[in-house]
Amino acid sequence: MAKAPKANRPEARLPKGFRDTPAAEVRQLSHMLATIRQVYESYGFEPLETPAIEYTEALGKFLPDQDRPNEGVFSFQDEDEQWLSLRYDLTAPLARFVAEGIKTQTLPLPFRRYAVGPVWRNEKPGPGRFRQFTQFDADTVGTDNVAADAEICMLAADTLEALGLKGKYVIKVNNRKLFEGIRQVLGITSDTQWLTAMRAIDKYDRLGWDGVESLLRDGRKDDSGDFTPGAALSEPQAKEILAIFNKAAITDVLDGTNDYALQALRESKFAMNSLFEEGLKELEKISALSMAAGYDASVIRIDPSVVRGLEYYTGPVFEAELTFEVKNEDGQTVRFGSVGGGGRYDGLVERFTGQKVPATGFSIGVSRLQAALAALGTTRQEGYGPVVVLVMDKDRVADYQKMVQRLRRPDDGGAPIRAEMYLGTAGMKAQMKYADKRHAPCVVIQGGDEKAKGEVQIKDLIEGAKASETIKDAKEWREGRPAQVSVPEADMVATVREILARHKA
RNA sequence: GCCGCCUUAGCUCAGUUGGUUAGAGCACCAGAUUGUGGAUCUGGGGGUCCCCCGUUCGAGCCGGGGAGGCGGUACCA
Repeated sequence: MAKAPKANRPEARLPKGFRDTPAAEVRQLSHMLATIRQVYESYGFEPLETPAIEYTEALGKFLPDQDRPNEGVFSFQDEDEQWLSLRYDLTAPLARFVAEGIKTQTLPLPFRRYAVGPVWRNEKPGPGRFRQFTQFDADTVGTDNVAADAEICMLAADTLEALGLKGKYVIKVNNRKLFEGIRQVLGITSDTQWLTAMRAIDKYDRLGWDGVESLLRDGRKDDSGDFTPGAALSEPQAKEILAIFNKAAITDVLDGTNDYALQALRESKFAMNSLFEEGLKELEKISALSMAAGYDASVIRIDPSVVRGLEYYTGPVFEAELTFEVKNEDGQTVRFGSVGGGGRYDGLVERFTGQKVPATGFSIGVSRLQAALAALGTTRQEGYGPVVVLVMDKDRVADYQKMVQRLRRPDDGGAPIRAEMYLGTAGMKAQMKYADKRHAPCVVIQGGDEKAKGEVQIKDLIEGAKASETIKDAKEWREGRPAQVSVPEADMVATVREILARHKA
């Protein structure tokens, strides 16, 4: 093969923000997805798959223009010059699907579906943030019943429990209507001012109330020296906002109820406002429903500091937050924070149909959750590789292939054993190294001597590794052949099975 | 997007005031060892010193620009 001139060779590399997933992680992931799916199914949600690509206008983002065709979403033009985009979440395609179903009158409402798959965002990747990641969503479309929202919260809680996170998470619940009520009472007319104020509140977790206050007022300079402009609210406005959140968003009240937070909201001056009151009633209902179903406030908690998608949600909003911390390999404390979220969005389908179609749902950030589970050590250890049958005599490949098949399909009807014949061309020592790297539990060896006796040698690599810790002399482990047995050919499968059983637990 | 730090072998890193052929440890490959992974010894393969331009007799080192990575911050459907 002619070598390409060195300068012309492409560099083997991945675009930034994308990654490959090795075997162990793929296995963990599919196990995790199966667990989530089971919970979603148990709530009666039905699976739905939609394509990765939609018309850009159907996704409800801006149309890309000549200057910035790919801001935020990956987009390109079809042959007919229509703009297409990779989906950036699973909710926008759902809205499109539902709108079509309503148009053709083929969709029974309420419609409840779950969906899982990769989504893409064309933005700067960061720690734990990629340009392709997986979401797992469940949504109920076509009802404004608060019970649907309460159930979404329970679903989120059950899912995290099923993943082994009992006591390590909380589903925080708030209501966008509270914010709208507060805004009306305070008489804030400027949208940008109000958006800035809400973003400030959202940063409470990280900055504390002092940080939030400076962002509500003049702005704040962070540690990197960057200045974040504030919302420029008046001092009384800022104080009133802080007062209510300060009081109601106390998250360490551990009496198991939401009474304190709800009472603080009820007693605030904003309770006079009809929107605020409506939001409060919905929160009370969600709290009552989840308490009645056995989820106390340590699991599903009313927390007025939750903000989330600003121009998107119209009622209750949810956030699934992990509450534990973990030290990374550098000894730094890592907090995973939010691993999912959702809420009520009554306006999404309306874009297509012109009629209001209320909907509520929840989305899990699968990759982030997986990283958290891995850090917790909750995930299963990586298993052993296949049994490797060595090729001692190249003329007898057919015999070795037969041995592998006997392991894969035992004629005693026992469970299949993962096995492979060495497919390279190297000598025995290299084959042993190969088996070691594959994490093979054992190897099967049959050279001329064994063949003559009708036997096979089976070497337990895991036992052998243990033995090597005490054996220091090369000759000793070589000649002593630790963890190696010679058995009649007929006993090969049974002997391998014994070794696998020994290392099972 | 903005701010800061970083980039030398597969990995972790040395590399003097600018000076010959750029090093170490680990990893990898091979041999010592009729047919045995993990010990020891010996040998070996690996480099666009991130890229480009400039200064200089001479640049891994100095200057300018760019890219990539990391951290923070902003945005986040």
